[in-house]
Amino acid sequence: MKSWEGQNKMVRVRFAPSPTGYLHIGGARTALFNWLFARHNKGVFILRIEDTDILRTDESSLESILEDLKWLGLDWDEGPNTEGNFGPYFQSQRQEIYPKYIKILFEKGYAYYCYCTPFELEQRRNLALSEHKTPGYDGRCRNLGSEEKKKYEAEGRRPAVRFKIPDEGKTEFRDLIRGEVVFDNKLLDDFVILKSGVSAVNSGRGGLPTYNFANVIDDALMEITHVIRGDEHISNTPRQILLYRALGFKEPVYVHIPLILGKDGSPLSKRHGTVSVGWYREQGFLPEALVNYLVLLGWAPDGIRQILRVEDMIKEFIIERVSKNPAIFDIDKLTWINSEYLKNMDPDKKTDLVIEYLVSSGAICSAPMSDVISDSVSEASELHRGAEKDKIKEIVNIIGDRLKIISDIETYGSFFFTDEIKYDETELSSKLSDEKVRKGLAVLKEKFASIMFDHQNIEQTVRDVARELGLKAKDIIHPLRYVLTGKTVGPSLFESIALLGREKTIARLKIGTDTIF
RNA sequence: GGCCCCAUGGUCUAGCGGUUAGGACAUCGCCCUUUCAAGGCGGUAGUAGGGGUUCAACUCCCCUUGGGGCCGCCA
Repeated sequence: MKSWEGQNKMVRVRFAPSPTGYLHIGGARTALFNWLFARHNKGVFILRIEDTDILRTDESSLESILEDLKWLGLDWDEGPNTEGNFGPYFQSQRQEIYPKYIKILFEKGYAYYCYCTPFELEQRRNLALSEHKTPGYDGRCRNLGSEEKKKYEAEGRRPAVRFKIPDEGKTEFRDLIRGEVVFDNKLLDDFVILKSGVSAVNSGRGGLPTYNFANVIDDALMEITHVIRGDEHISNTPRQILLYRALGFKEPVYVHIPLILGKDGSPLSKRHGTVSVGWYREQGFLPEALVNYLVLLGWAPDGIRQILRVEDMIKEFIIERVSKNPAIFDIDKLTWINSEYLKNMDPDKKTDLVIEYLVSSGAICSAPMSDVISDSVSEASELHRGAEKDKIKEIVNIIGDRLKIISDIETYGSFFFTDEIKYDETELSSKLSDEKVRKGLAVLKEKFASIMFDHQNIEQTVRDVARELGLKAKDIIHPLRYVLTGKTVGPSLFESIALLGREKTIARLKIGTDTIF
C-alpha cells in the first residue's frame, strides 16, 4: 500500500499559499475546501507558507493572508503562530531539510546536474514552440562525462539539479473527484528540483528547491494525507508522484478542485475587477456570507438549500461531491446571500458593523472630540456614543432590507451623516418645476416648525398639504425626498424626516428650494 | 504543437437508464406601495453537436466542437 488511502489514518490537509500578494478568492475557496474536509473528518488543517522565492515574498502580504483566513473563520491547527510537531511551517525556514533528499535522489540515480543556462533553455523552448514541438527539456545533461562537466565548471556555470523521469511506463493516480488520471512518462521532461542561482537575475535564489520539489518533501514530512488544490496542478501531479516514489514516501490522495473563472470564462484575475478577500471585507460583505457563497461554487449538499451554516457544511461536506466543472464568480448571488444573512442579523450587531464601516470610510468620527481631552469627560463620551449608536440603530432599522451589503449604508443613509447634500441641477429643477409643489414645500417648511415632530404627524402634515393644494401625495413626496436627501431612493420618507430632525429638515428645505429660485 | 481536465437555462447547481429535467441568483410581468428594496404570485430560459449501446438515454461509450490547464531554475 503506497498511499494513505484506506489506512484509517488521521486526515491531515494543508493550505500552502505563497506570500506574494493578497488572499485571492480562488485561494480562499481552496483553503475553505481543505478546512471543511479536515473538520468533517475530524482531521488536521495545516497552514504552510511557501516563501522560497524570497524575491517575491513580502511581509505585508503574509499578514493580510493570515488576517483574511482568520476573518473567514478558517482556523488552522498547525502553522504560523500555532503549535505543531511538523514545523517549521515556513518553507524559508526549512532549507536545511531539502539537501538530504537531493542527496538521496543522487544516490539512487534519480538526479543529475544540469549546466544549461536559463538563457539557453529559453532559446530552445522558443525554438521548439515555433516549430510546434513539445517545448520540454531534452535531457542533454543526463549523461555528461566528467570532461564536459569540468569544461562547464571552468566556464563558470553553476549547475541546477534535475530529476530523472523514467523513460518508460505511465504514471497514474486516482483523484477523488475525477477518478483515474494517467500520464505517459515519455511526455514528462526532467524538471529542475534545485535551482542553481547562476545569473545575476537569480542571485539570492541559488540552491533553493523548486516548488515541485519542496512541495513534495514538505507534504511528505508533514504527513499530508490528502492534497486538495486547484485544477491547474493536475499536470504537475505525475512529476510529484514520481518524486514520492523515488524517495519511498507514501503518496497522498489527490483532489483537484475546479478553478473559479471570471465572467468571460477565463480564470478569475485582477482584470475581472476585485478578487482579493480583503476587498469584500472592506465593502461590508460578511465572512459567513462569503464562505457560504464560495462553498456553493462547486459544491451543493442537495441542490436545494442555498443558505448553509458552517456547522452544516462541516457535517455534510463530502468532497467527492465537489463538481468537476469550473465555476464563474457571480457577485450578484454573493450579494443576495449576504442580504439573507443581513436580514436575519441581530440589530445591534448590524449597527456595530455599520458604525465600523462609517468610521473607516470617514463618514463619522470614531469618538466624540471630548474623548481625547481628559478622562473625566470620557464617561460622558460613552453616553454620547451610546446615544449615537441608538440613532444609527434607528437609521439601520428604517433602511431595513435595503442594506444588502454594509456599504449600502452610503446609498441609503448618507444624508443622515452629512449636511452637504449634492443636488443634480436638472433633477432638482424638474422636481420643482410645478408651482404647486414649490408652494407645498414652502408651506411644509412653515408647518414643520410647529408640529409634533414624529413620523405620524409628519406624514399627516405632508398628506394634508398635498390635498389642500390639489396634489397627489406622491407628487409632493418625491420632490420633498429629493430636497431633503439629494436622492430619489431611500427608506421610508416620513421616518427619515423624523430621524433627521426638525432643524435639519427645515434647513434643507430652505437650502434646497433657495437653490432653484 | 503535445498531453491533461471539463461540458444541464445568462450564472451556481440537483439528477446518478424510464422525471411534465428540480432548486437558487439574475431577468421579465403583475400585486403591494411615497421612491428603492423586501415580500407575494406568475413568466421567459437548459441537457453543445453527431454517432453508437439499450425496449428506453441528460445519465453509459466514441468522435467533433467549445472552454480551461500544464509543458518555467514562478508557486
